[in-house]
Amino acid sequence: MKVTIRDVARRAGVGVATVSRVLNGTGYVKAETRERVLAAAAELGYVPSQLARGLVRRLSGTVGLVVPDITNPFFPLITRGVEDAASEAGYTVFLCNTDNDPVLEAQDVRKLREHRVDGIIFVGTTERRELVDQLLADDIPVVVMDRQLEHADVDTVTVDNVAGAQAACRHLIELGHRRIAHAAGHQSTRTGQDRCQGYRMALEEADIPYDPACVTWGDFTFESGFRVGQVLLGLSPRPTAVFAGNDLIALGVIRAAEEAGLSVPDDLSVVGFDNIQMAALVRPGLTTVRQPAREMGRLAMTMLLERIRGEFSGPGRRHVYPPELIVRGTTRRREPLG
Amino acid sequence: MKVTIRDVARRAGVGVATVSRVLNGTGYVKAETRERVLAAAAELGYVPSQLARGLVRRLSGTVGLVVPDITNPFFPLITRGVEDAASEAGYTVFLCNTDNDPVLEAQDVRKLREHRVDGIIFVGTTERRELVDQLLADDIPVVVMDRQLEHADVDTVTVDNVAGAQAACRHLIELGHRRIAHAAGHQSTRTGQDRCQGYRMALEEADIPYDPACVTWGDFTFESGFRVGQVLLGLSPRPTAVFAGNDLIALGVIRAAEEAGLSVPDDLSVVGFDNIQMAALVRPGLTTVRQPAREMGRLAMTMLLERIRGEFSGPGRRHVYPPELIVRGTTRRREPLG
DNA sequence: TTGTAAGCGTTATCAA
DNA sequence: TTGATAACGCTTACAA
Repeated sequence: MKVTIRDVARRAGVGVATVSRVLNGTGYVKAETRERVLAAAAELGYVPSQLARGLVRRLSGTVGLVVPDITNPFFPLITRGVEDAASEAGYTVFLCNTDNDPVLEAQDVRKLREHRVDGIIFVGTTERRELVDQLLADDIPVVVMDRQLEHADVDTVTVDNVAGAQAACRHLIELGHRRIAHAAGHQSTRTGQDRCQGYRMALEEADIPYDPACVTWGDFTFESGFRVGQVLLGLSPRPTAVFAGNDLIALGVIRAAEEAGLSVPDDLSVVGFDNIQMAALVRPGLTTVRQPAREMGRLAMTMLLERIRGEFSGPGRRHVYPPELIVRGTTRRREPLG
Repeated sequence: MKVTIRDVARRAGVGVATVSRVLNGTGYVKAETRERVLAAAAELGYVPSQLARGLVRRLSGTVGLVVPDITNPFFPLITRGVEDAASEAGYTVFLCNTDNDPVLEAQDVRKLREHRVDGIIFVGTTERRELVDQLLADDIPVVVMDRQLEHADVDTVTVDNVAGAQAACRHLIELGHRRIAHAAGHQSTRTGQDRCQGYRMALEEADIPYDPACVTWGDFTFESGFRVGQVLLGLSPRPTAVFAGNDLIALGVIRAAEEAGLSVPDDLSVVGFDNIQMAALVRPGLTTVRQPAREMGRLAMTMLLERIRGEFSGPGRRHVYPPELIVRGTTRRREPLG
């Protein structure tokens, strides 16, 4: 790690500026000189320093990706999409886990700023305006995913949660279910709220009266789904179907049903949201609403790059993907009352 | 992003060196001056540049984490462990996905070097000596996980794959199984080989003759497990138990069994390896061998830091974790032949 | 076409 | 205790 541009220049018998030019493809360089420089660089095993480069160019070639917890199966896919687009563009990504803790999040952002990231993608994380405002004030573009930050100047990429929830519930209704519960995720998140709203809209559409007892919430985890499931299944009359705030919750509800001696889908239909890998591998397969996570990650990174490069500088763009209902084995027609 | 140490110095009415001292806690500074500097920095919203700092200190405060595919459920846990230890130490981590492609891997490493990472953790990725040798030659410490790179100067953290496989197969044998197949992962990886060896050792121990037909391999995916499962179940006599190279393979084998009209565990017992989250959520729960992935990630990062800081500089350390058999629902006593 | 030199923002050495 | 000032490795006018 000791060979610098100066070494290359000396070896090639040229000035450092020339080396810089050929390595960056900027300005005119005689073909022969170019060859000589390239050869010298190769022989010396020269690896240019992005630290030095970033210092003068004021661009580090890095971006930050902030997620609550990479261990939650929904985030790796998004991460991968971001990574894909980033590496194609020659960018490298810093990964940060916040555990949804505002303090940790602030620390992470601070670190990212110290490293002079060219932009930050927040996914499924707290919607704190101040943090984002500061970033924007310093010309660090921000893209938000899986959360609806109502900020004039940040791009967001999300899925239409209302429509997705609605599609899920309509599916249940078409199967003859009328007593449909909602095992919701965090109601403090826009995502959680929207999915709840889609649920209510679908019921209303079908003239099914809304029963507040049928909606219980926790967070977006299996454990929470299990607990909420127990509550919901204790209702009387017992719901014949549950729309869950996400797949992990759905799996928890299913577990609660099993432990209560209920069969899914015979006694209870369940629909999730996200379509994580597990949804397809579990038996019976989980009926769910798919969001194209990897593609969404890729788009987020692409939009961020446009901002970084100044190719786009208008007001915040909202890209919302259409969700897609995937019917598998956890939903079935409601048997006429026996 | 424009306020520099000079601005802070001016504002506090001191020289830049003093600001640097208080910010880094190096050297003597009068308490009063310190306060003034801190205040100035806060008022200005000063964020020191790690690029500039790294340039002079020759330490970037970053490390690279190279995994095949973060989308594979085994890696997020390790990643999280690495992250945990990294952020505690004030380090930030670059994440790279190689898809096990040597070309991509080389590119990723190149990028990491350009960013002057202070060290790199490779997990479950190709065992290419040259790459590592170059890194080491330039004093960039390396830790390897989930692969056994027989390199004198790199630390490795792994689980005892032989012992784990052995424990899994012993469990099967104790349950009365004699015809046990192995749905192996990549045999080009040390991990795959070791698990196969543990399998053979367990058989030998129990005086069960080794039948090459009972061992088939592919890669470490669900799809591969499914295909391999089909092959294994076509054998005659049909195996009554399968030890899979990892959990994803195990799930694939189970799927193949189901499609063949076989019940797990009634007709076929299956054991996996890794204990990914899915193993506990699937029904019946997957019997498997646990490796403490998050903890392993944390240790890897800790060891890397020791090297970076020069707290340790001896020959490569090999830390191998003891595996732990977790018995769930996919294994059961072999019924006496009917 | 190519080289010289002035930064980029910090740290660290050396005087004061 | 503190302040100049010389690196750190690279890009980019500005000259030649």
